[in-house]
Amino acid sequence: MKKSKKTYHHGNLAESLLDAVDELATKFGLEAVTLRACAKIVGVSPSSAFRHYSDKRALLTAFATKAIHQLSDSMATAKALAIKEENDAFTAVGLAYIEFALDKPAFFRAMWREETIYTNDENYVIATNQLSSHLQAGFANTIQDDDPHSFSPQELLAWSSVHGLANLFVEGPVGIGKTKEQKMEIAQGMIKALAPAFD
Amino acid sequence: MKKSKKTYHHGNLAESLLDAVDELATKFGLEAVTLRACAKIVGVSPSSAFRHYSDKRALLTAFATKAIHQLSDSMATAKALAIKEENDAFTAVGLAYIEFALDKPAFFRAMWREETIYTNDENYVIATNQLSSHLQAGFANTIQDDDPHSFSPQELLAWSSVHGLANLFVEGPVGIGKTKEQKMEIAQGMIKALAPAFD
DNA sequence: GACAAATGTAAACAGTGTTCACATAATAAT
DNA sequence: ATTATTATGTGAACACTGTTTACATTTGTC
Repeated sequence: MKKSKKTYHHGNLAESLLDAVDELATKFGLEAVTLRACAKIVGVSPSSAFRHYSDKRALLTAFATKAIHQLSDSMATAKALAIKEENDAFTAVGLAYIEFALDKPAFFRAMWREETIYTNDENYVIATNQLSSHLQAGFANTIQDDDPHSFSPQELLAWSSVHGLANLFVEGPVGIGKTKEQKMEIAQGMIKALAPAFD
Repeated sequence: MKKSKKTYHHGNLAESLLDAVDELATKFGLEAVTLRACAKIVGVSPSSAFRHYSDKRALLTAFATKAIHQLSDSMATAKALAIKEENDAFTAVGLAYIEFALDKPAFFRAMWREETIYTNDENYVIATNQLSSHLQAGFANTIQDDDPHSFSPQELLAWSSVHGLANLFVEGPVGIGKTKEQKMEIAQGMIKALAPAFD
């Protein structure tokens, strides 16, 4: 994985910097992610980062985009599994959403940061659209090719509640001192309570 | 409000610094809040802030606490009004929650920042407990004096959905380009869709 | 009035994002 | 093969950040 040969040109600095963000965010939290620390991890001078990202914000945007894709993938496989086992698709997708937040809190935080991300970035927008469509796809009777920004009240309720609980777990006061398993049970309870709204 | 007399001792620096945070957060966003900028606004040297707050984080914690109390107040008055007019209390409280986030996005963001706040701070904890009990109080049949950390699935669903939509509005991709009124209509739709879950 | 406690200050420190002139390597053109 | 061109990495600097420390000033107490 690591290019140990010390070539002057790194090869794929852009990717490696993202890995460094990953490492720092995972180990020490999002606020510990610093351009200089990333450069040091990669073994490169601080200024070189600017050849690949115009900004720290651009780097974080790329990282957030990657994180959203990871979340999308988790949801997609959760949905596929649920369908195969004939379980409720939305429950599976929702739980995957929340589980991702619990497993990778720094990643989840990084995704939703208006002020530290370029929310107009093309790839970021694409990623969020894809994510929301995965959530809508939890509903069997959803028309797929609509405007991705239009949600039915029910679809928005689904996303909001799952997103809200994930946030309350990660940034808020809910579930403090509880294990991951307990939190997932709480999540399951909430989603179950949501069912009557989808009939 | 302002002490124009240039006394060596400011009088109530702690409060004034909070006002400065307010001003900067409102005008330029949370990330623009800097200790030195706050000190400059108040007309005091940067180091003086440390006589009243051990940390920047402590200052932000105090600010978050204040913001939560503001939100609590909004919710309380919204509930009182709804009861007087015989409207649904939860709808009123939920809409107040979301409206606060839309009106004061920087405040709302500041409340939920695990990494920039001392979430164990006594006053902060008290404030969040009070806030959650206000949300629970949206339900007529809620036992008041319980452990504040225990929610019924329905109560948690209520908080999560409202909190989630507020977050998606403020930090996420929902409602981009829409007016506040349109967003509030969307919120109303979501809350209405939630009703079947509360029977 | 003397003394102690509280509060504000100036100067310094390490660390941050960012820029810019420069160095080096990879690639294209001749 | 030897250039010229472009891409990529560097070192030194800049202004700015949070924070500490020794010191200054004010306020309150005996």
